[in-house]
Amino acid sequence: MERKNDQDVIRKGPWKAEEDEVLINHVKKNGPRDWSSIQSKGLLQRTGKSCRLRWVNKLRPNLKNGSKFSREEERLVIELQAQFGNKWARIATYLPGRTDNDVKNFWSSRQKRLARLLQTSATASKSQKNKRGPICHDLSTLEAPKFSSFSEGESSSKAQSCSSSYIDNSEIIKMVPLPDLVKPQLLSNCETNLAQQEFIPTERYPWIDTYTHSLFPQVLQPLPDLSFSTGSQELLATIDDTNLIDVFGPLYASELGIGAQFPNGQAFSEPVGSCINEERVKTENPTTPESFFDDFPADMFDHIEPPRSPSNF
DNA sequence: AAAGGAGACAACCGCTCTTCG
DNA sequence: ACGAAGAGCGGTTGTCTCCTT
Repeated sequence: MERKNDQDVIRKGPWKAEEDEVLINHVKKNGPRDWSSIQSKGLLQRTGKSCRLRWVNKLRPNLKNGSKFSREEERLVIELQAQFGNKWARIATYLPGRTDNDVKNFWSSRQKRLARLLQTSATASKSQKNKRGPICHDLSTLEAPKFSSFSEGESSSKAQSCSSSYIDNSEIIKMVPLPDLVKPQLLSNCETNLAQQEFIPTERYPWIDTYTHSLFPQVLQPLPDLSFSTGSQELLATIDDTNLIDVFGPLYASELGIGAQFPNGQAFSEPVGSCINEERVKTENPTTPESFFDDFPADMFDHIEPPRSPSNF
């Protein structure tokens, strides 16, 4: 083998500050383009591809490097992912200062947590079946309802793109797209308001979150005000099955209706399972398409035991 | 204090799309 | 119209840090 000289060796791995400096200077002179010329001119022993990635993900101005996703950003990603699928670059355009890589990483982490939760819950339900009954009946067969908004030929790929790559193949668990749920006006809202980092007013679209969380159809809508009341905190402290809270943290706990409040300020203290009552959903949330529940197996909720009331904890 | 697990992040790889000669 | 090169995108992997046991 002929040994290449050092000039030809392509560097990989973490970037040094000097390399960043060279890259920044290149962009100052030429703009964010001609990436491959950086290598061909011998400025850096990096591929043009690598240079572009470095610029886009780390060096570009106005990036929110190092800061965690805010709750609003999280919810926006969740909703946009449901609408667009795994189009991270597109989703990132709705999140100022965030890159497609950021969004992708955030989503991956979230999927891992979800997968873990489902696994934990399934395990717990098996081991505790004889004690208190299942937490969620046979999670391995829990499949999201089908939506018809994807055009023919598009649905399969979209459905695939919405599924988690982190979930074991043996489990039929699909992330549910948010097809017609994010209405055009919603997205135009986003586009016009993002400059001010304004978030979608969920009270105007109460059905959004219901669908966003349709992976857990028994879960109530997440709530704008996610702070816990004193009573709720006490309640959380006494819950003996803390898997959900442990895994998902306060945000997800609140999404699960624990210690949360309705937008109108009404405290949520009803059993989680009660929200899956079809009639109730129809009457209390008339904007929810009935077909959502129609697509579930008729006996899907038969085995879900209503949670104990707080007084029984 | 040490080990292991989980989360966050950075970067690479392969594929597709776009542009240009 | 076609092919090559550049650019963009999504999936995946590796590494580091923090937390829990």
